[in-house]
Amino acid sequence: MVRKVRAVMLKKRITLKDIARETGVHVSTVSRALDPVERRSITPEVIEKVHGAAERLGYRPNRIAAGLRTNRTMTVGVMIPDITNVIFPPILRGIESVLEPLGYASIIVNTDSEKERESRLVDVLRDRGVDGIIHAAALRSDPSIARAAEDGMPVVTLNRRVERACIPYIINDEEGGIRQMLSHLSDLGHRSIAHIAGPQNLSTGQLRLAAFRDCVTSMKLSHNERLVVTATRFDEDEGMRCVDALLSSQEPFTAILCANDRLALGAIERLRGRGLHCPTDVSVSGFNDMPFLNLIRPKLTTIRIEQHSAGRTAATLLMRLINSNDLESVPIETILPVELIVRDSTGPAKDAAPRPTGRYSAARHT
Amino acid sequence: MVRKVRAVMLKKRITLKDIARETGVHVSTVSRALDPVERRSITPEVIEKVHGAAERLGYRPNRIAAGLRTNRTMTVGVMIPDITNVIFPPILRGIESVLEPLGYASIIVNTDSEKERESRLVDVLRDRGVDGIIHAAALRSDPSIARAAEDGMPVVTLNRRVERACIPYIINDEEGGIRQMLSHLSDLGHRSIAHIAGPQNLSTGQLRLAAFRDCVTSMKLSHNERLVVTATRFDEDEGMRCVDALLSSQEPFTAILCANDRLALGAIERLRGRGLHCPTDVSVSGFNDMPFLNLIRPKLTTIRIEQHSAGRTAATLLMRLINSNDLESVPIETILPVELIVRDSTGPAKDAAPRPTGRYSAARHT
DNA sequence: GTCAATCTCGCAATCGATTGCATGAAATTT
DNA sequence: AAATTTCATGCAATCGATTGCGAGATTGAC
Repeated sequence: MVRKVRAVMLKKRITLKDIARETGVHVSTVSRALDPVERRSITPEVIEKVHGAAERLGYRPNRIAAGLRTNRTMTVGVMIPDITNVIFPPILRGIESVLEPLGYASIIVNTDSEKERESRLVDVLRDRGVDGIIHAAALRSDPSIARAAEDGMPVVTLNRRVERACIPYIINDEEGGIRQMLSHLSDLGHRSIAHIAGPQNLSTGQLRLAAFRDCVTSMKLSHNERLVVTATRFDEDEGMRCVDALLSSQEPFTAILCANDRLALGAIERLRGRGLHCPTDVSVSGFNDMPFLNLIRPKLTTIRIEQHSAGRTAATLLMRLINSNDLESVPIETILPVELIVRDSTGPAKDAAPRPTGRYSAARHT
Repeated sequence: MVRKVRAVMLKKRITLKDIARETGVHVSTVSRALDPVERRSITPEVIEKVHGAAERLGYRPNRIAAGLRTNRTMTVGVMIPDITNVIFPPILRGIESVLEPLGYASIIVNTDSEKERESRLVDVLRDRGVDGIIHAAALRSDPSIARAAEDGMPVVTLNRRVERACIPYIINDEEGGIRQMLSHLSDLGHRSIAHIAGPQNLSTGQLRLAAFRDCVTSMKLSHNERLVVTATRFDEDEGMRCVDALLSSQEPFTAILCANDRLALGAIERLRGRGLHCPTDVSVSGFNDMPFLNLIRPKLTTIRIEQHSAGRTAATLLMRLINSNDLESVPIETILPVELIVRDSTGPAKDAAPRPTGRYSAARHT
């Protein structure tokens, strides 16, 4: 059955003018009486009268009009690659948790990690007069956001830093995470550790790979570039493909450190398909600690990133940029701590040599 | 290390007035020359000149100012319970896929299914002058959104319908989904089927329970109210608790139809903890087909809801409400089809009912 | 009791774009 | 050629709130 909607007349909006007429004072007085700051210079009884009338008439301030005059919309733009990626919703809730109490709303846009889409969206946000932008889209090179910042738009970036630009950035301690994971694996006796790296056009992919290389050498693990394969996307399919590549390279390894959880899940799945059990045959680790990981077997050992607090931090910094009279106080760099979460996907190296200088463990595959 | 941000002067914005000065025509002419509709009544050479100047100066229209005059912000509000719930991001992308090409942006708010928060957020959206609201927050009774609709605000609801209000709603074919699942289970030989129902203050929870009761009787399965337990939240913990309740009731059953996937996942987990294997001992089914289900063992048999297209549909209807001159054409009710996805968590009914403790031997119901 | 300082509030401009109406010129008709 | 229509553009009001400035009114000081 299909019923119809009837047309409805929009109810007239109550404005300052209505309150002014009602109370007999001028609209500017009404405006001041309603403004918690300007209120100081208004007689208590006028304030009383105005508030009474406002209440009675159901006055709601028109933010659009105020925004036109003050050039502030109380709106911020939030750019992310893709909201369906589970790591972003907690970030958004974190952002919201500081913005909403302050009366700010956010406009969220998905860039899909496409360069031109991203720069078009920056313009969309600017056209809408957002007071600032939180940029969590992971594309590394990005002229449009830098230009916006140069033009005076308050901007902070999350998980990424724009080179040569003076834009505050919040990043997670990627390197620390990689190091913790490597020493965890090392403690379990692993010496030949493979890495499934993330896309290199994303900063997380790049940072984690660089950290992997650094730590492997500084920890005196066997460093073999053939144990590094790079995924083109952060997803399970790529995790599978990279495992195939690792196995067919014939290089022996006893563990795979993956650049994120989804790669790790794909890797484990494919290992299983090839008759290799995790963690008995190969240990696999992830990164991010995304939701639902506790439901997937084996439970993944990973690095937890506090997405919610990253969002909070980004929003807090942006507020300081927007409202603070001394911008000098806003730190350019903020590094958030990460945490090693040991679960079931990592275990003792199967053929680990008793001494680090021993021979490599034998390959079990093929 | 902590470097500092330097203060930056906001670059002056180019306005219609600047273009008018540059081209020597009046600002109203500039406005018309730039408006694709009004453009008809302007000389081609003036249009040329104006567009040239606009291009050269880098003019970007001020939507705030336009919005004040036209009373349209090209913004819609989207209300959801919680963005971290994986079913909502696809809905949002669906909405965005319709809205963005039309020049609309959306403000997303999370209600956390709290009544007063929800009604406060309706006000927030109205204050911001959104042109319409898509309401996907599942609280069943809700005066504030109905009031907004009465005041002339275009509103559509998703996954829920506001009683007694003339608000177009989009729902999924919950009953059809339940029926499909029940006949699937019935085909597998199950006759005693338990139901873990969702929270009854959410419409999905309520609708699915009602459908379960209807279908069970109409399909002549054994109807036993003691095989129905109600969860207080849609999560794994509640799924576990409900399984405990079912098992301790001593009622025999061979399958559990759960009101959503998370309840099902919790149920399977707890069954396993009690020594019952899914699907060998008990079949379990979910609802929603949320992401990552393919990574969790056993792969869950469920009902797929097309979240993305639900979002698209909602947005399309809202656009019709906002822009159509005859609102009569907007259907009040839209029911979207669902699809049975058979995977590994359902199998042939075992002759014996589950016996967690082995203390009783259950007869099979007919 | 006069003058200055202070306080409260109104006036009017302003933010930038839109739009009904008016005007003068060009095009068309008679 | 005069009259009328059409057309392109300018004028000015408007949306609703904010805010610098100034006018009265009130208070206080000497």
